Amino acid sequence: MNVDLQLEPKTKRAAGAPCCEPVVYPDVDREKAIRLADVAKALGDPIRLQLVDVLRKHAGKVCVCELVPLFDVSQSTLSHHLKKLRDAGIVDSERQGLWAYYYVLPDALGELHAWLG
Amino acid sequence: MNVDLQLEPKTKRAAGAPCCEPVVYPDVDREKAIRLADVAKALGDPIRLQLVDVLRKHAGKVCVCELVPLFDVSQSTLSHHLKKLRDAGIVDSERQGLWAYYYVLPDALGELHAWLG
DNA sequence: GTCGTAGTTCGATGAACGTCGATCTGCAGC
DNA sequence: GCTGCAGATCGACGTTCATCGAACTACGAC
Repeated sequence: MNVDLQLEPKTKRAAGAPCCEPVVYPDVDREKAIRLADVAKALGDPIRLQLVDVLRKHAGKVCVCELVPLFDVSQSTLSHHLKKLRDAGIVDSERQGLWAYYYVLPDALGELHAWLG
Repeated sequence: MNVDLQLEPKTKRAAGAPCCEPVVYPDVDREKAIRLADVAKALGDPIRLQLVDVLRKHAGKVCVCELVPLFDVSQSTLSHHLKKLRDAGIVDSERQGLWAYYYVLPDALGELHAWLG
């Protein structure tokens, strides 16, 4: 790891030249950054974060009809949030008759957790 | 932890009654969900995520002039992203003469990491 | 003082977001 | 067939976002 701290840019440099040579580079490439950011963005709403929390803690499939009364938004809004989580690959759903059951996909949050670690 | 999986709502219930009793509840309260979602939202952009990645891996203060050439956006856009990260409490900055140095605040990501764990 | 430079803030623009009510789609029961 | 319900999708609305160039601020050099 680079430990050059507080690299002081040279004064008196050629006009137009960058103020200092770049010595830091991202460890995460663009594609991985997009993947991680997509997951983070999906978690970037309190309702969606609590939805994921409920589904994870429950460790199983949960009926949408159980989720709706937990939040102070309309059913269509909740469905929209669930779709966002599905599109981000965090949860998936399964229909059984009239009811739909949601569950967290295993290791969907693993990469983000690892990066934060 | 609640392990009632696939709770089947009763058919033939009283009209107007909820389809099934709620048996799941969020483990994360509203305030914590807002805090976590704010951090996640700040990380929900590839540029900001890579910025945080660079600052963390560097383990010290990094001059803005080193960050600008790493990304394909204007300097004002990068400054805007850095402000978002500052507002989210993830990074902070320090001015020294003409230059500004950014660094990740210790444990700014700890709560999110712990929740994901 | 003036001049140039690093970085922030401002203003505008187009895209994405969160929310709602209304509508549509399937399925169960009759 | 028809009716009623669970859930998804649609359309609209106001808000927030990412981006840019331009203006501004603060500092060093002279």
